Amino acid sequence: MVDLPRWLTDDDRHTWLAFLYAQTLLLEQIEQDLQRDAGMPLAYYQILVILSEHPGGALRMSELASAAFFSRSRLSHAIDRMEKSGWIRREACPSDRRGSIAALTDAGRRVLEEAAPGHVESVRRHLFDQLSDREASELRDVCEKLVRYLLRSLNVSAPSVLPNDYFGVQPGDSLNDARSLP
Amino acid sequence: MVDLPRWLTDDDRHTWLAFLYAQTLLLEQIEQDLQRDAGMPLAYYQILVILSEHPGGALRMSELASAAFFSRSRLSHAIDRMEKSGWIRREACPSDRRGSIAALTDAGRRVLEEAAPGHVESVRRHLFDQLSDREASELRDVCEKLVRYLLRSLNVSAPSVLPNDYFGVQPGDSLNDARSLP
DNA sequence: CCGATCTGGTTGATGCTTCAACGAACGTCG
DNA sequence: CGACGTTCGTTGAAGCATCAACCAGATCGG
Repeated sequence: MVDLPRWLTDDDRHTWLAFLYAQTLLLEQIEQDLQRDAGMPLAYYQILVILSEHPGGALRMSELASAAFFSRSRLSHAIDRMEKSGWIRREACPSDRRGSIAALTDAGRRVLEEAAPGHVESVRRHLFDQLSDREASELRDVCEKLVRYLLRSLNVSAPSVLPNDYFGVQPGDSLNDARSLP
Repeated sequence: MVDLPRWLTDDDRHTWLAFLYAQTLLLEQIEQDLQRDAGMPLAYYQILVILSEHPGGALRMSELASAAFFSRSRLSHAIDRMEKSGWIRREACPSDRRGSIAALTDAGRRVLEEAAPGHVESVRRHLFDQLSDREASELRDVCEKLVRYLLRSLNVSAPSVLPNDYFGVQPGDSLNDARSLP
């Protein structure tokens, strides 16, 4: 006995394609801008941001990985390259001899400060300039709902460092305002 | 004289992060399901879908590239690998001796038919089961608006094969209903 | 017809990600 | 203590994407 596949409705199919294409094209555009202006992919920018927002500009590898939604392996390779660029320095962890700490260097902080204005401008132009306030807020609500679900479904354990407070379980939670580099 | 950078408002920053994380986590989840169940990345699945929806299951490389939002180079490499898997066959183009045509093989069609039900189920579970009808339709509207803008901004020329009719310039355009594999 | 230019597609090098495997340090429990 | 399972981080290989260079065929202007 065979389960007949249940296709999507036309509406849902169009929604899915619209999401897929919007996501593809928007990220492509923003990545291109960032690559051209700052010579780094968005993922690396995010690493720099997370470190810069953390007191001391340093974080255990595994905390950094979960804050950025990176696998340990991906992070390890990425930090390799950023270390070669001089943006990050690895330090030993005093409390756990297995551990390793990624610390922002002065060069890393500088490169982030130089990249940030252009990147913010790019996000504004390609995303927020195209949407009304109402649309932006609808987009936010939908995305936050998805993130809450996906964090439960995918990981089981939510990251403990950064976006923890953004997408807390209880819908009424107060939001974190880490107000530094975007 | 220095332009002070104009940061995003807190609202916009949260919206951007929500979008970024939702997109990352959702795609990661769906890609994982597809990779596990069908042994292919989402991008390759999309290629197979586009071909299967085209009469004859064949398309010029450059049309295929623009329909899938691939660069020529990316497509060429991808078709290399799919040809090795036996899913696609390259044919000469009769009308233009430079040209090359990618044609779905029987094995390619079979692998797509086997992959589709699981993939559709994955999209349904991770996306539509999490949203109300109202939320899905808000998401669609926002994404279609972004796609229309991005097609204009990025490419200048919209793809001529598939999603042409989905995201036409005039908001009132009739939507294409290529009703086959999702 | 001929040279200049443009388009379609491929290629190779390089960059980033994933996957599987691993060693070293930690924690626990007999 | 000592064996066991677990966590931390790294590594190498393989998969996929991007970038720049390139050739062959088409196209256009004299």
